[in-house]
Amino acid sequence: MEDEMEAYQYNSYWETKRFLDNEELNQSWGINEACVDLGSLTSPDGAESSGAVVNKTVENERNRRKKMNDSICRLRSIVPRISKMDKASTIRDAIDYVQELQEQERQLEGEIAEIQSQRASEISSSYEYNNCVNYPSLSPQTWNFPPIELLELNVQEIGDGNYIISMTCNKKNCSMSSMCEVIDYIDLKIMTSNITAVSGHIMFTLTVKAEELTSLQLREKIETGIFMINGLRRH
Amino acid sequence: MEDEMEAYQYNSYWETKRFLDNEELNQSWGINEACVDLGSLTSPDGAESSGAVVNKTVENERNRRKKMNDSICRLRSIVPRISKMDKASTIRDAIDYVQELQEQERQLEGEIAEIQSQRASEISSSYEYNNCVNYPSLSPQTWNFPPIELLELNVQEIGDGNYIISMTCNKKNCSMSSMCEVIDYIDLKIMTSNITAVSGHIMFTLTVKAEELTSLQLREKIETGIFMINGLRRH
DNA sequence: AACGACACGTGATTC
DNA sequence: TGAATCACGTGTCGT
Repeated sequence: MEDEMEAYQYNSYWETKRFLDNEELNQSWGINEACVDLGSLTSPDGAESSGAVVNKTVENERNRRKKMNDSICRLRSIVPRISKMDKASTIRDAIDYVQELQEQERQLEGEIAEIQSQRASEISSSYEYNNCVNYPSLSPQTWNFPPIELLELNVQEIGDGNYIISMTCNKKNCSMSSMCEVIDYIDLKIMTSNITAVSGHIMFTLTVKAEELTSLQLREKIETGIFMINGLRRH
Repeated sequence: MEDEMEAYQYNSYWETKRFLDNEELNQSWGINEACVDLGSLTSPDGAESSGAVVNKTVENERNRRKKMNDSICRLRSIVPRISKMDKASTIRDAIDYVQELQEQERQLEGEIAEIQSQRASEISSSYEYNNCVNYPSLSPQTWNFPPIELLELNVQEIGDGNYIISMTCNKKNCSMSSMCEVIDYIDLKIMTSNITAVSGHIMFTLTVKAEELTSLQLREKIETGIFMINGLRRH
C-alpha cells in the first residue's frame, strides 16, 4: 500500500524531532499532521464503514503512541543525567535517579533528626541548668574558681532564733560573689551581712533568722553549702 | 500465517504476567520461550538466507521490547503511587513522583539550613554570653528578675582615694546576689561591705578604694553598672 | 552490509 | 459493542 508510506513523513528522525517536540510539550494531544494527512487521504478512498472504523483505530493508536513518547520526552527533560538518547535508557536513567533521590531523602531526614536531637539535648541541658532547685546556679565567672577554703566558722545564737555567723576564708580563693552564692544556696533569712577584707583574708559576718534550726544544724548547713558550691565548680 | 499465532502464547495477559515478571526481574535479558519456539519453527521452514536474517531482526526487536517493558515494570515497582496499571500512566506517575521528590529535597535542604542557622545563632549567643568581657555574666537565676530600682545613692570621699558608698533599693526587685553582680561588674576594690534589710528596703554600704576616680565618676560608674545589669535582664 | 532504534499498522485481549 | 491497551512483525532511517 502506498498510503502507508505517507505515514513515514518523519525525516532525520529521533535526533532532531526530540528537541523540537520538547518546545511544544504542553499537552498537544490533538491530531498530528501525519494523522490529518492519512485521514484526508483515506476518506475518499474506502467507501465502506469498515475503512472508517479502521482509520479511527489507527488514529487512536497513533495518538496513544504520541502520548507515550511525549511522556518519555518529559521524563527525559526532568531527569538530569541521561546516558543515551534512547527510550529504554531514559527509563533506566529515571529509575536510577528516583532511587538516588529516595536515598538522598532518607539521608536528609536522618540528618534533620540528628540535628533536632542534638538541639533538643542542648535545650534540655540548658533547661535543667536554669530550673534546678536543689542546686544553685553558679554564675559562670565563678565556675572555674578554686574551692573555697574555710579557715574559721562561728555560729552563735543571740536569742529568738537569730544567729550571728562569722566565717573567714582565704582571699585568693574566695570572693564576694562566692560567698553570696553560698548564702543563696543554703537559703537563709539574712537580716544584716558584712564582708570585710583584712590581711589577705575575707571575713564574712551575717545575722540571720533561723528559728527552726539549732546552732549546730546551722553550722552543718553552712559547711554543706560550701561543700556543695565547691563540688559544683570545676577543679 | 499460523506461526505468528504461536507468538501469542500469552493468555490473560497484562493483568497476570506483570506480577509474574516482577519476581524474576533481575536482568534476564536472555531469549524468552516464545523466541525459542519461533526460532525452531521457522528454521526448517525457510531455506533461504533472508529468512534467517529476518528471524534475527524479529528476535532483536522482541528483545528490545522486552527490555523496555522490564524497565517500565521496574519503574512501576519503585514509584509508590500508581494511578493505573498502564504503561503511559506509569511514566506519568513517575514524572509526578520525580517532581515531588525534587521539591521535597529542596524543602528538606531549606529546613536543614534553617535549623543550622538557628542552632548557630543559639551557639553564638551562648558564646557571647560566656565570653563577653565588657558585660558581666549574670547568674541565670537573676535573669528574669525585674530591674533594680535604685531609691538612693550616696558617694562620699573619706580621703586617700577611699569612698563610702551607700545605696538603697526595693527589696522585691533587688537581692544580695544582684548587688554583688553590680559590684562585680563595675570592678571596685572593696574594703568592707554591708548589706542590711530594713522595712522592705535593702541598704548596701561599702567602702572602696578608687584612687583614680572622683566621687562623681564613681557615682556615674555605679549608675551605669545598675543600668547595664538591668539591661541584661529580660523585662 | 549490518546493526540498533524507531514508528507504523494490525490482530489480540481486556473491560 | 466499542474503546483502550498491548505485542507483534515490518519498513525506514542513521550510524
